[in-house]
Amino acid sequence: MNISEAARRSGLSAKTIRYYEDIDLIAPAARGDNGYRQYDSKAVEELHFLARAREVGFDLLECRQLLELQRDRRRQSRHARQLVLEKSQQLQTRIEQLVAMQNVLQAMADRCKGDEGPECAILEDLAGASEGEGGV
Amino acid sequence: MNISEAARRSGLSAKTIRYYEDIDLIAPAARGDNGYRQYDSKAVEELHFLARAREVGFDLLECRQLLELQRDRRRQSRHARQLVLEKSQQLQTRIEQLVAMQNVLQAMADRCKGDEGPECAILEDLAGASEGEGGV
DNA sequence: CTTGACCTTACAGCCACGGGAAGGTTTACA
DNA sequence: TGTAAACCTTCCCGTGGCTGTAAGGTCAAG
Repeated sequence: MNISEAARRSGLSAKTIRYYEDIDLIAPAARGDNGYRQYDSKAVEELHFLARAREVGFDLLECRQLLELQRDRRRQSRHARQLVLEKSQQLQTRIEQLVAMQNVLQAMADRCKGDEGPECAILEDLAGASEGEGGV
Repeated sequence: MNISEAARRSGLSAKTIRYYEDIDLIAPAARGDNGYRQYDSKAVEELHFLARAREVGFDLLECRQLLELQRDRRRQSRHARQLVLEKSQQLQTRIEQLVAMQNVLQAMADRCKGDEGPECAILEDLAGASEGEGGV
């Protein structure tokens, strides 16, 4: 099948598939007489694997490692598990950061009247408060 | 004061301050006889404002809008509030995405033995499951 | 025979900077 | 006075993970 069909089936874009080939994440695709890339179901499976790994937050370097494990018959599942737990921890950290940011935003919004006037707790907060300035 | 002192006081890096000037986010700094950028406390306040806005998740386009409001005496606080609420909503969406990803990772890790053997629920999940394949 | 949907490569751009080169200035100290 | 370190300047490249666009070749339908 051609690249757009492989894209449709794998969940990646054709652009992305070419890019993955470019950076040697996947092996160069076979080519037809016309020079078009050809994909079989095995290739599509690998692409789909990558799409899934990206969806759950792995970057391309980690995808490379996961793909190596996937290809290695003598792999040890603890390596995959390690990658997953590390990624989970990274997500946890990031989530906590975002929640903290959101809490600050909510606190700002709560204190701002949000009317037609210029007085604005949000802008005052952004201007002044870094810590210890505007306590209760 | 020179740029590194302004950086220290504002919480931005000198690089970032120059970059903000480059993209016209802030006005070009005054220059001393030697060509060095000079900052007064008013300029530092604006830099600090930007640092705070970035910390809570605003991108540079939004920072531009916030800065306009901050400079405008006839602003309406509802505009700032609107920006904050939109950003909060964006963070909420992103947080939910990350939590969903993390749940998937945790579910994978829970089902993987993580031992010396090659059998690995994680790699099977990444390879196969997209939806409806691996039910209860 | 043309139209449109594919495919190819190659290069630019996105965001928000950071790194580093190559050079000028200032400051501290021997 | 010399010099070394610590500043400062501009400039351009690299990051991640793509997407967009240009300029062309190919293929299937009518």
